[in-house]
Amino acid sequence: MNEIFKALNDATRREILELLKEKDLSAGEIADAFNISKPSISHHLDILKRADLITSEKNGQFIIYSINTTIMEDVLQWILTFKK
Amino acid sequence: MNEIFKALNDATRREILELLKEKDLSAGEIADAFNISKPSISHHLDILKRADLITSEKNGQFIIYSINTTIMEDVLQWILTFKK
DNA sequence: TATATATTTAGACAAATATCTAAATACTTA
DNA sequence: TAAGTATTTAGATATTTGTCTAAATATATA
Repeated sequence: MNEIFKALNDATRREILELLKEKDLSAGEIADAFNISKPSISHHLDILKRADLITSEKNGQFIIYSINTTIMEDVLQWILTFKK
Repeated sequence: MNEIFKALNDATRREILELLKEKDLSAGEIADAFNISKPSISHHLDILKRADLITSEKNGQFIIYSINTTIMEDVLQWILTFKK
């Protein structure tokens, strides 16, 4: 849970997730969507990956990132314990 | 959203929410549940309050804290946008 | 094989964060 | 009103975090 909340605690990373919600993207395509250096985006991707919120797959020269929505289920369950 | 995720990004604060889920507690009672100084707990309570995740009410000498579950709804909705 | 492209790793740095102790504020009660 | 209890505010400090540039790694292609 710690890793997940840590990963979600950053606006850039949450936006990355919203981009990946639409479709898989390469690291470069993700970086192009922000005014942040590629190394910084790479670092954000690493944090999201450690939290298991995204997965990556090498495709030739590119590394394609995908969202892993099943992890969101954990957050969902935690939140639901407060409902009611 | 930023304030909420920031507030949730700390194990101590998440535990405070779990305590308040059970029942309202004074600042001192909350502090007693942790091996952390009262000023530090006071600081955590302040962050939770700024995120609107808890409310406080003065009762004589004491300040009683309560959880505000309606805010959790915002997180819930955000999470749900990822559930395909 | 040499060059270009895609991405990450390394290392540095400023800003944010969690914690502490000491002091201040607010309320209660003898 | 003086003393005690509850809580916060102030100020300091060590750690974590987000960012950068420069360099390294990996793949593609001329």
